[in-house]
Amino acid sequence: MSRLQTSPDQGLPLGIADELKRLIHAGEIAPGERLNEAALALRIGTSRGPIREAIRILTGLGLVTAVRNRGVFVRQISVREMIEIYELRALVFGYAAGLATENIQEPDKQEFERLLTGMDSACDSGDGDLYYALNLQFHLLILQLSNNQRARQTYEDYVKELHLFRRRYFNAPGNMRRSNAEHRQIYEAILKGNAGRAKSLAERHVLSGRQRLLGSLEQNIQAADQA
Amino acid sequence: MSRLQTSPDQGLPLGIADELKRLIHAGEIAPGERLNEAALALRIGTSRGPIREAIRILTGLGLVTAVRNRGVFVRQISVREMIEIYELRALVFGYAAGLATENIQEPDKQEFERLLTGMDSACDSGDGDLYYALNLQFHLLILQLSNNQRARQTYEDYVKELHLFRRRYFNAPGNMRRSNAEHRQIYEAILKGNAGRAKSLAERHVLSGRQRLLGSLEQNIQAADQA
DNA sequence: GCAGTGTAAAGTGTCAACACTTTTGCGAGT
DNA sequence: ACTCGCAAAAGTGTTGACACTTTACACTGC
Repeated sequence: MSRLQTSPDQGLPLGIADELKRLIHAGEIAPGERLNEAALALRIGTSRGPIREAIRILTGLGLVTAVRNRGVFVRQISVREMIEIYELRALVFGYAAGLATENIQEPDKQEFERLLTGMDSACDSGDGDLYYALNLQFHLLILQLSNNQRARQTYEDYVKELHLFRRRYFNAPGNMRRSNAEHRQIYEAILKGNAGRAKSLAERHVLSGRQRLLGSLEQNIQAADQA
Repeated sequence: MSRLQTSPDQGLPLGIADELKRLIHAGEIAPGERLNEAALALRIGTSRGPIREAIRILTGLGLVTAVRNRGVFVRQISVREMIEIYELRALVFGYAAGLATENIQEPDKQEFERLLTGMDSACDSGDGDLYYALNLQFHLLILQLSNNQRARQTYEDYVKELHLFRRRYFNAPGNMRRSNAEHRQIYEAILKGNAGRAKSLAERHVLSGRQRLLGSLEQNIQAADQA
């Protein structure tokens, strides 16, 4: 009865943990919500043992917090934490952009062009989801070019973790355009081999994203106050 | 029979996980070694269930790697991984040192002085363990002054993770002196409020540490080849 | 003596039952 | 009507048993 097609077979708990991660990052289990062992066991089609082990993996990952005799809850991220994580994310992204100037090859340039024009057209058509996907690829490409696997993993973790903050943060079209303009600047600095400029532009790009998020957050709060 | 005094009671698996972490970081369980569930259960005085859950927490933390039907093994870190982690550690330390220029207060200055003179006398007496302890405090104080809790946590994790590389990396007295000279320079840059200089000195300090480690590593390899 | 094979031991994977804690909700007393 | 307390229900914590896989080892045949 198991619906675990992910991760062929590295062990049941590992597979369940992946499934739970997916559910959490997809927002099907909301931050603050409790994970019910029996219900999950029934849903996955196993007993509670493997479920508990999978949940422990998530606690190790910091995705959930456990409270004795009361269960585990999907982690909620405070504004302060969000700010701090963005700070580190900017740092890593800047680091990677600096190194990308040394490691970029011809095929990478074509990929950059493809992503940038793709994001432009996503702006035109107002397709936020597409923009988001391409934006992520753009960032990961730069991380890839850092030649530091660990940095890449860390960056991905930060992105996923920030998802826990507010799932849908609305991408206003204006924000998307400004964001992509910054992308172009970063790419050009990388092309020119200007590591210092690429680094500082990349850092500022992430911090600008944080500001945009904080801005839309404030708007939401005001809207909520009016209602 | 339980000898778990750590973490009063946040749940048995959590306590066991802490104990296992201690054992691993203290080197009592060597990298590459397998964790035997039954043996651990006997040792801690519980059944295998909680042990398994504790082990899953460690897999989530990345401290051990699980192989289906064969058990979990304490993670081994390759030279490449070590290099990559040092890179990120340097980044975070530099970031913190830059911010420390803004956040340092009078009591912190006294603490810095205490640590620096302490490390000097540790050099004189050739007390590597003492130097190591004070050195860690010095670094953590700077991380504290970054006012970024997450950065502090990340840095601590890096340090612990690097322990998995080679447990005893010998602190030659010469290395200790050079290292502490760098500490002084960093502190002085922080005192003067020169954020840029503090940042780059801090980054270079960590990377120098990496070079010192790589150097002593090479010596060990040569020594091993001779034998 | 050596390679290959089969079997026993060791160890992990899973499960169902039971113990304990927290929460919920009903009912009695004021 | 409101509060306090008790009891049932829901849920987590732990355990021992059993199934399956891997590993170690002795035995057989060459």
